[in-house]
Order: sequence, then C-alpha cells, then structure tokens
Amino acid sequence: MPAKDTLPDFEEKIASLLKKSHLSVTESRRKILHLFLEHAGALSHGDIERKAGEKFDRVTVYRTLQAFVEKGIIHTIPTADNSIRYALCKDDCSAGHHHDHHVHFLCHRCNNTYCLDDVVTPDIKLPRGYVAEQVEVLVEGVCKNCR
Amino acid sequence: MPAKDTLPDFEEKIASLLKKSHLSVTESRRKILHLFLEHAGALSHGDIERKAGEKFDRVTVYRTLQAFVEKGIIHTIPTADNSIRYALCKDDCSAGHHHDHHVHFLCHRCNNTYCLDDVVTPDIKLPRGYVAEQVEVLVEGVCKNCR
DNA sequence: AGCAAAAAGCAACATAGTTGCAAAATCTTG
DNA sequence: CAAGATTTTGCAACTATGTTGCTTTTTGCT
Ligand SMILES: [Mn+2]
Ligand SMILES: [Mn+2]
Ligand SMILES: [Zn+2]
Ligand SMILES: [Zn+2]
Repeated sequence: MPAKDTLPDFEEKIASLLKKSHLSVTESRRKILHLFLEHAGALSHGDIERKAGEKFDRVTVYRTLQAFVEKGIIHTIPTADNSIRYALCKDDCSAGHHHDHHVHFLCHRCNNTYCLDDVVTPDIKLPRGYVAEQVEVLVEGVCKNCR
Repeated sequence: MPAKDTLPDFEEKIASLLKKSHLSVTESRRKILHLFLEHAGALSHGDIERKAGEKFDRVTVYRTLQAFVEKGIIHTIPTADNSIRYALCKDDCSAGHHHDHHVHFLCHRCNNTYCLDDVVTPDIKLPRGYVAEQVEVLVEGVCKNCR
C-alpha cells in the first residue's frame, strides 16, 4: 500500500531532519517542511503562506524559512523577477555551508522552478583578476511536464 | 583635456539613446542614464533613488526604469537576495528584445554587480524533455578591483 | 508662441519584510 | 511526568517596496 506509506515516511523524515539540525520540532516547521517534501518544485514565501492557509502568522513563515536556510535544510534560488524561491537541499548542506552546484530551471508555462540536481553548474572562464567562489545558473524555458 | 570631454560625451550619448528609443528627453531620464554611464557596475532601484538625491519622485524612478527596460536600454540582473539590479545594454537590444547572453558577476567585497560582456553564457545540457529558451549565469566572488 | 501629447508629481493604497515583546509551546532534567 | 529554563510563536507596530489614478507640468511639434 504505497499511498498509505507516504505520509508516515514524511513525518519520519521531517522529525529527523529537524533534530539533525538542532531545531525543535514545532507545528509550523513540520507543516512547512511537509509542503516542500510533497511539492517537487521550489516554493516562494507567498506560496507557503497560501498553502499553509490561515494556519500561521506571516512572521513565523519568514523566521522558519530563515532558520531552514541557515541550517542548510533549504536553499534560495535567484530569479529574474525579484521573488525569492526556496527548495530543499538534497544532501550534505549543513549550517552555514551550502553545496548547491546544480542548475535551476524555471518553466514559463507552469511557472514552476525545479532543481536539476544532476546538472552541475559549468566552470566559467573569467577575465583576468576575477575570482569565482560560486556560480548560479538559471535556465528558463519549458519543462518536461508542459509539452 | 580628457576630463572635460567626458561630460559632453555623456550628454550627447544620452540624447541620442533616448531619441533612438522614441523617448522624450526629460530631466529624470537624462539624470538616471547619466548615473548608469558613469557608474560601470549595475544599479538597484534604491541606489538610483539615493544617487539622484531628493531630485525625483520614487514613482518617476520606477516608471523610468520600466521604460528603459521595455525599450532595451537597460536589462535586469537576477540576484540571490531579492533586489533587482539594472545595467546598460551594450549593443543591439531593442524594444521588447534583449540579447544579453553574457555572464554577470557579483563581488562579495564591494557588493557591485558587473556585466562581463565578453563572457558568453555556456550551453547547458538539460535532461530529456526540458527546452531551454534562456540561460542566466551569475558568478559570485571577488572582482578585479578588490584584491 | 500655442497646442497636443507625454511625463512628472502627488496622494492614496497595496504588498513585502522587520523588530520588540508577551504568551505559548517545546525541551530538559530530576 | 512535572517544573523550570529555553525556544518559538503571534501580535502589533513599523519600515520599505511597489502600484494606481489623477492633476499639473514639461516636452515635442507646428
Ligand atoms: Mn536547487
Ligand atoms: Mn548585463
Ligand atoms: Zn512547466
Ligand atoms: Zn569588488
């Protein structure tokens, strides 16, 4: 019975993720992590406020996302408009140290943002004098679900 | 006398740029274009409001930047935080059609954003099903002036 | 100079994000 | 498992950012 399995699995994962990050397990944190786990694409602050319903205060959402970023649970994704989007870090991101060397994809049709975890960011040959510490790549187009 | 030359040069360039774009030549447009021409790096809306002093209404700055983007005079640069930055389009961007296939660089030290006009965005090999229409690359690190 | 069109300024509003503090929930430890 | 210490939440108030409609001013053109 795979349908019944998903929910307990999530709750388990959520609790261990929070504990590993030294964050106390609260209703808002569980709810917001759940949203990320079930959604596949990235979420904006606004998305989360809407999906979480009237359940939580706006301030709580801000502080929760901030805590998750600091602990390496989620990462931000730069966009051309000025709406920050957040997505789960897949693996070994820890407090203060993100290792997100993958490309992000924004679909013009469904307006979803996806982490392409298997597509690593390329090395960029820079002019003399510039030192690269991080490379962010955002590809825009049409995703595989939208054609 | 190179020092004296720069200002008239700018004014000339500004007038021709505006005329070419079918925009009437107004004080705010000239001032804001001047800021871009003398600054090298990209500017945020806030930068411009500050640098233009108390001279213009906030709304005017918004509408001016919007007009410049639409006419292909400036382009937006995605950032990791949610502040849009704007930079001059170098060449053949026209109304509604930007051709900015260059990489952007954000310096962690001076916090300036530069267009690396000579560094073209790489092709990204995407998973089956994804269609790329545009690629944005933002490199973060230390710029040549800051070491 | 005089007219029509465009832009700027103003006010009012809407949305987004921050901060301090008191109340509530969570964690710890005996 | 109860009590106290600690953390988190919700609330209120505030700042910042962005938008819209309308009136006045400026610009381009004849
Ligand atoms: Mn990602
Ligand atoms: Mn650029
Ligand atoms: Zn899509
Ligand atoms: Zn620098």
